[in-house]
Amino acid sequence: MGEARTTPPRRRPSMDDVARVAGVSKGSVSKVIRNAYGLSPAMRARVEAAIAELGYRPSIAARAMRGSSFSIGMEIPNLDIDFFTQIMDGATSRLATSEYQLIIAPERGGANGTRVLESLADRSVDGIIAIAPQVEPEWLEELARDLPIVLIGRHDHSTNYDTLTDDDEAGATLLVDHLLDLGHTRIAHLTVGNQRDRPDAMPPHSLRRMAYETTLARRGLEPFVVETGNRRDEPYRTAKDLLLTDPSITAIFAGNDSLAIDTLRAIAELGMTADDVSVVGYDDIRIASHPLVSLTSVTQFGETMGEIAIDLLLERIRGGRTVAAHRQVRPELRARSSSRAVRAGGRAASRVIERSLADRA
Amino acid sequence: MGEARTTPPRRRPSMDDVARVAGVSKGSVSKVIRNAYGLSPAMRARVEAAIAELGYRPSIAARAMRGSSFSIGMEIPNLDIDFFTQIMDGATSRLATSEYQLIIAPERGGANGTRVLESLADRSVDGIIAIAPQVEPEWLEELARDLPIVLIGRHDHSTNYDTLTDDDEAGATLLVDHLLDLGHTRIAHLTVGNQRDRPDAMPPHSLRRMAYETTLARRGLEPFVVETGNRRDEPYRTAKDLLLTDPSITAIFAGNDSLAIDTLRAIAELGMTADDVSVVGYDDIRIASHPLVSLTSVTQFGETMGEIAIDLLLERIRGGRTVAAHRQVRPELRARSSSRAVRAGGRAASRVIERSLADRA
DNA sequence: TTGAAAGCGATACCAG
DNA sequence: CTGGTATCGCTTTCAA
Repeated sequence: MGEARTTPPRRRPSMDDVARVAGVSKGSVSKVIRNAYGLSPAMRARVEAAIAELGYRPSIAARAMRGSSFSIGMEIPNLDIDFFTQIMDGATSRLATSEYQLIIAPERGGANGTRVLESLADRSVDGIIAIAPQVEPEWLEELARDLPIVLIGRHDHSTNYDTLTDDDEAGATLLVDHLLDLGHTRIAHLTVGNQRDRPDAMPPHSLRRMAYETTLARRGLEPFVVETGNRRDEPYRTAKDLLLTDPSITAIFAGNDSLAIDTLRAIAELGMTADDVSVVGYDDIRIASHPLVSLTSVTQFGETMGEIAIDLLLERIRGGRTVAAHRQVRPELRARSSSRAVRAGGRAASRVIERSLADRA
Repeated sequence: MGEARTTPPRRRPSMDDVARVAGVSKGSVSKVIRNAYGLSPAMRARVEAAIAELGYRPSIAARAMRGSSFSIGMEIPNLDIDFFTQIMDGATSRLATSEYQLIIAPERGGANGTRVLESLADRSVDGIIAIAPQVEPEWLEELARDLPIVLIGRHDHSTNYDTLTDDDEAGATLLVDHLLDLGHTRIAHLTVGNQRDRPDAMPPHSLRRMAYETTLARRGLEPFVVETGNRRDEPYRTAKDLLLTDPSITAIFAGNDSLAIDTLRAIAELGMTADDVSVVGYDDIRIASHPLVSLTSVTQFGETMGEIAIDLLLERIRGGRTVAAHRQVRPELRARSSSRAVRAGGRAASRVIERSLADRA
């Protein structure tokens, strides 16, 4: 006795159901949910009542076929870099009050930015935010002919897509000047070596590197650039090697905070401190301001960037803007205790280093 | 002279176009892209040639209306907590080789987990990963009747959705025992106070707290629980107050690493170190192992959890599993230098504290 | 202002 | 194994 079967499979109510219950046409229901012009208050009331009664929610998939998908794609190089998730955070917080949602597509240090962006386009997203994707400007220009795109980081001179950057040269100059002011003369630059990046795409790290070289040259100092890869602990190893190889270096300008954090790890593990080697980074990620880390950096306001990117997209999607916008954020120095005045006697802790060198043999 | 107009608007090729070019029916094209049974090699070859020729890519929106949307929804409490983005990282890396993509829906410390999950369902996602959402078990049970769901964190006894947890009691016990072994007897517990959580939903922080109380009680020690909110610097303030209020406390068990990091900030800013107050956290976020932080924690393998969650989902989506799975990860202690043997004379740095107290007046 | 009907681009069933 | 056709749930003309 009793009902052994499970409840019958319920179907989500469709627009047809709403129309039937309200005794109106599908078209009118559509107008109501889109808040479109040309319908009487009475009609709106009836429809809204039916919607409430049925608990109707429109299918985004169906809407996407004709109109908007209410989703925005975000290409992101990597999810374990705090700066990137900060941008994501800003973007989602800006979307929180809208019907839009974010589809994330990590590039995974990987080959094909093209493929990633295409897969977003396949989902008929209403717009794309791309954080320094590995794609040709021409290709992006083409894609942007029928899809709003905001490129974050690269300083492309695009005509179809928007760009959002910070003034990387200014930022890097702030940092190098800061180190020079502290009396450093042997300043190394740790950066990512990426053969895939075309020089004319003006990726951030190239600009920072150029500014570094220029600023040093202006004071007649020799640049010392070290490139590293982006596999898990490659930056750490490179930093360690750098420190062991050249004891004359008293300061390291890391191309971003992630590299800087790894550099600080190397320094700490060699038994050194900021008194021995100063470190500055770029991005001002969240942990940088923690007293135990206290990393000098330059902020480009990651979360704000995420918000601006959304705003730029919505201007095109809702506002109908068609001319490309190129927004630039002014970076600000955040001087902290990872950078200190150069010490008279040079580096200490040479015992540690020698021990370390012995270990390697 | 010359063409002033822009190139004509190109339409994405549709399945009809492919069928036409290949000289076959739409249905056959569909079979090819779905890798379905029952078509000759010759047919496949023709179709694939046409696909390549046209650069055809199926529309996900259209596919979503009949079959699969190839997207997975991820409800996440907050994007600025490293542990959560670690899970996300694991999930996306598992999806990297598939056609699936992640749609993220942050709950934003917010009211309505229900609304967030519904908005994912509206997008006809093929499955949902929900990280400790603020929803009633019954409601989730209902939603899970026609949508694969993996709940991370909460230890619900569900019949329709899967759960993925770590053994929070075991983890917390590891930590408290660790502190006891170091000789601490005045151990406070800093946790989040969330009225919205129903006790029978067994959220992680409740279990950790219970284990903390039990373990102390077993040694005849008094528990000391402090609750804090999740607004920006609330945890930091609470930790500072705690330190200033009760100088007898020599160790703090923070309910997660985010709270622990904030506690370390408070400690550092009060001029104290791990010699004065030991701190342990939970989750083992990435920065915890950095030598400058060196936070003792318990790992529940965040990235792995993200991967497992995807696997569970795919088992249901592709494999057709229908019975609920309840997977539990065994947590492991990561003892580091933020926790140290209790000092004979109790806390030092009392001068600093007194100064701080004076400042507050 | 409202309703009817034609698509959007795929999937799935049913003949042949 | 292949082709034709109904269908998914919505948007968008076009008449009335």
